[in-house]
Amino acid sequence: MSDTDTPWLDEQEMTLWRLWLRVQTELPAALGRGLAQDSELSMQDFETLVRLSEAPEGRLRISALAEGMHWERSRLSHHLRRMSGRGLVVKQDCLEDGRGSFVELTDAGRAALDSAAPGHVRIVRALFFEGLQEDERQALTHFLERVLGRVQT
Amino acid sequence: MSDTDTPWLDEQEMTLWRLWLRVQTELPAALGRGLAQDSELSMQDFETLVRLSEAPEGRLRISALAEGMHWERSRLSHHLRRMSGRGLVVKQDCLEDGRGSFVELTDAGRAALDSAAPGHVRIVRALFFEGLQEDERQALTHFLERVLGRVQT
DNA sequence: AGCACTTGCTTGACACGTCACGGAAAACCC
DNA sequence: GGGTTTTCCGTGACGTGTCAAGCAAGTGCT
Repeated sequence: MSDTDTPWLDEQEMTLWRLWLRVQTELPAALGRGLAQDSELSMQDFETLVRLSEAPEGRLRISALAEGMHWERSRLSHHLRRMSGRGLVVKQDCLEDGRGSFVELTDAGRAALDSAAPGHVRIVRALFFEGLQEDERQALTHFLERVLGRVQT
Repeated sequence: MSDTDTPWLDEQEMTLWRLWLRVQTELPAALGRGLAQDSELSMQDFETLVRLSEAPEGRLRISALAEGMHWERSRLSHHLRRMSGRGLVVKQDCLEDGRGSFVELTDAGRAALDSAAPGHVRIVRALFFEGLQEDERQALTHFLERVLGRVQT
């Protein structure tokens, strides 16, 4: 395909694209700051704790957790080591499969999640959902699904 | 404000929110892979080179570049050191202000940008803009502006 | 001139993510 | 059962981002 088939972005497209890139960096930063104010948790910690809290008995196989979060295993492994060091989770050997491990929410982990969740939801609502109309929500969902579908390798 | 004032996300909101988080991680990853295939450049390198190429004579004061990119100075400083090590840019002392420095695009930097740009635009179009209607573009722009306005501390 | 303050940029320490690799246990196949 | 392959997870090295601190040069006040 020659370059002439793909013209550079016009002014409006460029505006949207840079806006997207900007929101994509600033929103997580703002959420992270909000979360850090009342909880010692990062977005990644929070997401991990949410997934565990949704699981039966607050525990999951590491590979299942990694798949659910769409994380690489090594990333999760590093992260769990750090979270484990802070007492938010514990690792347990898996009896049925000698290779495998479980991660389980500790009481401290559940407490941290419970105390951080309301504030986090509040800020997500305030920054992202506030004023979002039903038709906008649908359109945005549709757009993101389209993009995600094309991104999947 | 009590917790009852901010209900947890309902099912549709949660779908949208997780979709947003997911696209926000996968799209940059896909763009990065595409860029790396034909250029040795990261998204950050690319963005930096674009900014410099748009400046008169391909050079900018470091603080001006940092402000334009909305980067912290230390981040840019680290990044320029690495890019400079790869020969993509060079730093020059500023004569009018002994504290200041200029960064300038090298021939290699401009060549890398020129060779990477068409493919990058193509993939941005293919993944993000493809099939985006005019009214969708406006709605999305409007939404992102709203979010960004609220994120600004 | 002298002194504090500000500005422009760098540096070092640390947290995080990716990649390539490794070991151990299970599964498969003959 | 023995050997190969696959799966589960951890580790080390490296690039990158943030934060706090620092240095050097300009600015302003007296």
